[in-house]
Amino acid sequence: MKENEKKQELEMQCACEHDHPETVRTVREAMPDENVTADLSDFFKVFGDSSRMRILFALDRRELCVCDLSAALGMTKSAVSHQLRFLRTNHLVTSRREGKNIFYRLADDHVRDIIEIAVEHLSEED
Amino acid sequence: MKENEKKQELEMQCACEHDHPETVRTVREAMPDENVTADLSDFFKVFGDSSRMRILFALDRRELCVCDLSAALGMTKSAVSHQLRFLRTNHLVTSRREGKNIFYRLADDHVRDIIEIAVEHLSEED
DNA sequence: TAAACAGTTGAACGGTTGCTCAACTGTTTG
DNA sequence: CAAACAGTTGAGCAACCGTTCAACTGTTTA
Repeated sequence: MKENEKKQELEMQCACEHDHPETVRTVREAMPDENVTADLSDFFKVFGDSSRMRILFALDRRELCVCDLSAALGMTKSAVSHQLRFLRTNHLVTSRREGKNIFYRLADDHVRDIIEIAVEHLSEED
Repeated sequence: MKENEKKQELEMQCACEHDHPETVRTVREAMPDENVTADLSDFFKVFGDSSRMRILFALDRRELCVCDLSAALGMTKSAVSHQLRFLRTNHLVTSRREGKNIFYRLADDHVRDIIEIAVEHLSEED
């Protein structure tokens, strides 16, 4: 079986010879702009790391400085700081300086809402 | 300035000399189990890729077979199949065979709910 | 003003991840 | 049964990502 080369080349233009090329067309037209899906996945990427998730849970309790976060989660201040920058640029946390400390807090309630639904989903399935 | 080595070693036990070691303790106690945060971030990891996000949007329209998905999104069937397996093991889609085709659909409404909140969040900030 | 502490940053390293490629299974059809 | 099509799978590769490390900025305090 060595004529796989031809198959591969055809695959991209496949367009499903069978019975629903119309389906492909309508789905393609209804698809949101590629920017939109990219923005969305970028947003969820922020939640897709357990360190960031733990930071968000910690901040859900109360406003915290980097040093306290670092101690509470057992991460270096550097690692925490890198992740906080990620969270900050994605508008999930805000910060304010108070003397030597910089305190972080959740930016809005969407974080809580989203995590709540996820918990619900995970408790149902499996 | 070469005495940074000592600083680094101390950092882990830091425990914030200043005024809130109590804060650290209470946050630490209130933190959910590490399995929980890991499961949650794994769940969100599924949404954190634009290919998977586009597949989810496509399936939000209607049930689709791999070949149609492949044609509609401009991905190889192999790539789609790899991602569908990811989505299947995370209980976000289910499949059923019908002759040569295998049709995929969204597993439940949590997907729609979560994406809706994300869209809301993104439209507010910035 | 120098020392100490809080936090940030960039480079570098190692693990993860998404895709491609090729070969495979399973179903239908001639 | 053989050919054709739908889909899956595992290896391999390149890009990405999270951490560490070392050096830095900024603020307070002695």
